[in-house]
Amino acid sequence: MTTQIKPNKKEVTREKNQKLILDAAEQLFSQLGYDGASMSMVAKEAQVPKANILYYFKSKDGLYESVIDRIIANWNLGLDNVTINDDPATVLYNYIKSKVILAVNQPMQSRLFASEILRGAPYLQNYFRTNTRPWVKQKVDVLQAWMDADKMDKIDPYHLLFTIWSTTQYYADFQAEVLLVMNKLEYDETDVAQITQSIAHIILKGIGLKIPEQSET
Amino acid sequence: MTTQIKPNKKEVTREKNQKLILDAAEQLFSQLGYDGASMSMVAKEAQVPKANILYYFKSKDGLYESVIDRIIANWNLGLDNVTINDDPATVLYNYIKSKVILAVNQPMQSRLFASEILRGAPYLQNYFRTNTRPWVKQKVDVLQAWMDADKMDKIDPYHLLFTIWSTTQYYADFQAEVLLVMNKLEYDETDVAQITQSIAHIILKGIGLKIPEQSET
DNA sequence: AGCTTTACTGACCAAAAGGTCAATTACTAA
DNA sequence: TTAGTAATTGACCTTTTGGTCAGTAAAGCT
Repeated sequence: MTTQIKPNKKEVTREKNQKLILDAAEQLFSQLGYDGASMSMVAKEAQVPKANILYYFKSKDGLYESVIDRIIANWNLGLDNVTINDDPATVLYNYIKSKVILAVNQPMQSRLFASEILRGAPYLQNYFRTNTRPWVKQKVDVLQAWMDADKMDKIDPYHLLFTIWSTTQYYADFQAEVLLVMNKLEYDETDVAQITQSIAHIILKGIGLKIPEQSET
Repeated sequence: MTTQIKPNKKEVTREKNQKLILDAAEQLFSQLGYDGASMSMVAKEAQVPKANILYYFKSKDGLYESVIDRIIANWNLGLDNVTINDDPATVLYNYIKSKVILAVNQPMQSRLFASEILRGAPYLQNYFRTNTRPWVKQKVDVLQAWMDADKMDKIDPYHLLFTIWSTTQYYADFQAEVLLVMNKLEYDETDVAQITQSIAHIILKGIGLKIPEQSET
């Protein structure tokens, strides 16, 4: 028999319920913001008594923090293991592409982060300091090395990163505006390619690179 | 004597008070969002009885709408009177520059719009449909004409506009993140030029243009 | 001056917010 | 089986919310 380490019904149901609650909370917080979503709404959405949520998460703040923590845990900043020897065009193209795919297909998390940052990032400050900042520092170094080796134009690498983030996340965070301006109801299958192409063209060419030959993924 | 058309004390004080209230509301809504800011906070900030706000603006919704209306009234979408005969590089460079200046110096309004769009733009839908959409259409036509005349690269003009909007607004809406990542407390005098330079370099070169010689404003 | 009308606001209200708690219902381990 | 512990939740609490309203003050008009 497979050595089960205590099936432990309690833990199982707790984790099941917590997931239910976190899913509902994630959706509501990203849709309505921290203040816009209420505990009773989350309770109703998760089909769980409100007191149960408080029992698991102590407070609304606690719930919100757990939602953010869970997102961060599954968060991939991308651009892993990039080194000076990699080809800038390929690396950046793939980064842009993956960010566009994320923005179009999973806008909720991006929007939750956006509304958090809009409010001054009270819960994300620590994350930015301990995770994003070192991550950025490292990428900036690689970008700088590429520039020093004349592989690409010399521009402020921070602003280059901000440019990539802003252009890609825009399609998640400002989806409502994009769709209204383009007179669409939702993104269609061709949009990801369209958006990736446009952004990659501008940014890559803009820093002196060529869009790499594609390349199925 | 100057022909005064009724100094009318009533109207004067009403307008003065309304301005007080709208200023306070604009600040609080942009800082805390619609749900995060309460009527009593606005009242306290504006140093006016809460009932007075309700008297002027009927409801919280009414106040919020008035705040948005006032912003829109003073809103300049920029790129006015652009024609096919203008020089794309100059026009776009100036547009980017003006948007960066706005983002760095007046981030509040940008953030209010951002949080409004994040929530699905309930109050801005109409504005987008009746104002932004036609505005965009017109600019898109000019951009397209420039492309057809081989004055710049052929890319989707909508996405080009989104790129300009996203990169510039980013410094207002995501100011907290930018500052945390760059380890700064606030933007300094050199930042506007830095940011403008970086964005303009990427975008203009990215669409086959050269940054125009500057040019004091 | 006095009368009318509009502007204002303190006191109040119902609803909803986040949160507590005592009582009940599971589980688990002996 | 059962005692002990942890999980669960309905009822309840306080505070705050957006909003009303009746009474008062202040113009405006003749």
